[in-house]
Order: sequence, then structure tokens, then C-alpha cells
Amino acid sequence: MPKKILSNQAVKGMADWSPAEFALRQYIFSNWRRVCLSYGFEEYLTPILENAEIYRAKSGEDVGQKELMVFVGSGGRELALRPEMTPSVTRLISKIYDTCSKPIKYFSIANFVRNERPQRGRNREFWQLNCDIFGSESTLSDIEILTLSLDLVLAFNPPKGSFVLSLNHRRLLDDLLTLVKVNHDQKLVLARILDKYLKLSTADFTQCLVGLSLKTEQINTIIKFMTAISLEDLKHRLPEIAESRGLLELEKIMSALKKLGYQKYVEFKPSVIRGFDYYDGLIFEMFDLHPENNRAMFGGGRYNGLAELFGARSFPAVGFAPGDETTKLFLESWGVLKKLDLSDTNKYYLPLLGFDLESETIKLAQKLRDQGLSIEMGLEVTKVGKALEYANKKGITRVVILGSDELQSKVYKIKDMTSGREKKIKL
RNA sequence: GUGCCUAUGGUUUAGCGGUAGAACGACGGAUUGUGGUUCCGUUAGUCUGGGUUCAACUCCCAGUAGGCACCCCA
Repeated sequence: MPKKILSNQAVKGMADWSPAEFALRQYIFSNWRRVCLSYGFEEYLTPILENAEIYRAKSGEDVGQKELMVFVGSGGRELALRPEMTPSVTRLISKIYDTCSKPIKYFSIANFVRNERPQRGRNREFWQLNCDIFGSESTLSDIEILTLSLDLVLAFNPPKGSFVLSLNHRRLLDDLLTLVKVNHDQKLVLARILDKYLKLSTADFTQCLVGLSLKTEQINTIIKFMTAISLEDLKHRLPEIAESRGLLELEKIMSALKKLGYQKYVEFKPSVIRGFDYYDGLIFEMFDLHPENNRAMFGGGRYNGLAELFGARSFPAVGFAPGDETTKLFLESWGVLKKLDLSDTNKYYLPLLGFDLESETIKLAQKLRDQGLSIEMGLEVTKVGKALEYANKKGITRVVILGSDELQSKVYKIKDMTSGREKKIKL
């Protein structure tokens, strides 16, 4: 009977992780984890499935609707593979918020699914670090989130000038929209257009605004805003919003970052908008400045209002989420990865050098493992030459030799593959 | 959801309307207990279905898969 041949490809947009790729991922994750722990953040995790409705409300049209992978559970409920962490962690916190001491500083490293067309830097399954601070309204929490995100990038030793952290504020944007008096329906469309500012020519940008049936005066105000190169400049151009609470907060944040020596990495950027509807304070994006990989590495912001979704009293929250692919592309494009040696330097290879040596070899392997060494034991009888060749190809730097000669003289040898030297050790 | 591009051993690829070639990898040998170099050998391939043709891996159509860009976003 002919068997049906199954495809050995992973599901579209989902990647297999070979040991080499996995090692790189672990390198990224371990850096993330180390930096987060150094800030006193605690690690958590939530289930990969959530009720679909928690995304529908606030995750934006694409992430929360079209790209949502939805299943119907046995109770008829619609379950979704999580496309982002923020609703889940807000759900988790809303359960415990009233009973634990504030602030709550949490991070997680988890996988997510968005059902979109895969392309460079974007898979249907991807991994993100999520860092959030709950329960602090203080600007200090915004500042800590920003220094944490900068330190997370700096942890990889990127070259100078390889990235920039761009800041904006939803309240500042709101005040701008109030100033130009756009109605509610226009707001969302306008946000999209503002987001496009850098990709459009001034003429096209203006054309889009005209398409929204905005008047010349309104358009001029918006352009004044968008072309501001700093907070000072903005105040100068639009004195009407100089007292905006968003602007004042940004100023405070900027000056704090300056004092901490982070000034060279940070800028105010009017075109940072962020697609998620739940942001209502500081918003920011970390940009890769490499000419061939000019993209946002990650972004985040403040989302104080989101907890209301779960019936909880609203609590303050601020956070961000770097992705594994964007981080990898950043490191690749700047050549940071070439200098890395991700091989397991702590590993030993112990070949099986004769049929009669099975039990002795296993015993030795166990003994060395008990001493804390990593031992890869050979599972087929092989010759010494082949064993060394194998170790060489696999990049294992030390080989333990136990043949009949060694057994007779009650020793084993450890050969260092880089120096070629051997060391005899009593059994 | 829209547009463009691609499909040849495990991987990277060459090629031609008439017998598919290479490199790398894997395995083995030269070297019966000491590796990396070198040399030799073995292994394995034209995505699927239809059409044009005496003849299709090659040309055409469809499907499928993948990539890139847009949308959006990590």
C-alpha cells in the first residue's frame, strides 16, 4: 500500500530551531534575562491560549482581529493563540493587584502567533521579551522602563550610533488633535497618516490630510508639529501646546535621561504613534539605524487604562516588548554576531573504543558527569582517529580516551583538541 | 488583504527543447589506537497537475510551497 508522504516543512511562518539557531536564541534570551533581573524584575508566564475577546477590544484592528489565530473550544468559547503579552499580563495583574505591594516589576520571555504574511524579520510565530511596571504613576517608572530598554540593547555591545530611542506622548498627540479640532472619526485615520509621515513626501502627506477634509490652517498646525526636531523646537513652533501635560512629562524624562548619560541615544520624534489603541501616555520605539535594516526593533509605552477591561480598578502600567527576530537582525546587520563564540566550551566527547569496553565507558561517563562535566558519550564502537575527527567537526574541544590500553594501565586520557596535548588520569 | 519574484541531490547552485554537472555536507577508504590539510570513492535531484512538442528540467497555464515589498507590526 503506498504511503502518503508528509511534508517535512514546518507550518508556514513557523521556524524549526536547529541547535545553532537555538544557541543564538539562548544567547539573546540570556542577555535579556540577566539585564531584567539586574533591574529587580521578576519572571512570569501566562498560557499561550486566551479568550479571543481580550484582544478584540484593544489590540488594534489587525493584531486583534484579522491576524488573530482563533479556535473554538469545547465549550463553544473562542480561544486565541496570544498575539501579544500586554492583555494577558494585565489580566494576570488585575487578579492580584489589590493584594500585592506596588510597584510590580514583571518580565517574561514567551512566544506569540500572528497570522500574517511572513517576511524578513517577521514570522507567524515569534518570541518576545515583555517588561512592564505596574502600580507606579511616577515619571520615574517611565524613566526606568526607558533605561532598561536602552540597557537591553547595550547588553549586546552594539557599535556606536547603531540605534536610537525615539519618544513621543499620547497626551501630547491628543492635545495636538484638540488644538486642530478634529472630530472623533477623523482621529484614528489621522493617527495612521501621522504614522506614515516619514515614509511620505511632504506633498503626499499634505494630500492625505486634504483627503481627510482638513482645512489649510489645521494642516499647517499638524505639519508644524511633525517637523519639530526637539521639544524646545516644538514649544517654539506651537506655543499653544507648550503646557501640554504630555510635553511636560517628556521634558522631565529627557532631562533625567540626559543626567544619566543616555542623551546620545534618545530623541523626541513626532511621528512615533504606535498602533495599539491602549497606549495613553509615553510611547517610544527603538530604531535600528543600519541603512539596510532601518526598522523599529521594538516599542512600548504607558497603558494605564487597560485594566478596566477586566473590571478591575484602573491601575498604572508601562512596558515594552523587544522581539527575537528584530533583535537578531539588528545584531546581524551590525556584524555583532560574527565575533561571538556560542559553542559549548564545557563539553567533552567520550567515544566507545571497543565492544568489550561498554560498561567501563558508561561508568566513566557517569563518574565524570558526577564531577560536573558535560559528557557526550559515543554510542557506536569507533576508532580513535574517527573519534577525534568527529569531535573536531562538532567543535568539541576535549576528548576523553578510554581504550583497552588505558584500561590495562588503569588510566584514561583527556586530549585537548586545540593544543593537542594529552593528560593521563587514574581511573 | 494587495503587488512582484522564485522553485534542480540534505545545502548552495550550473545548465540545455534531445543522456542533468559542480561545490559543500554526510558516509567510507588512502592511515587496522590519535584529528584538522590533501587525494579517491559512495550517497542523493529537476515541487505537483495539465498543455504545446516527435521529444519538456527547459516553453505555456494552473496548483502548491517559499521569498520580498506594501498593509500592519516584534
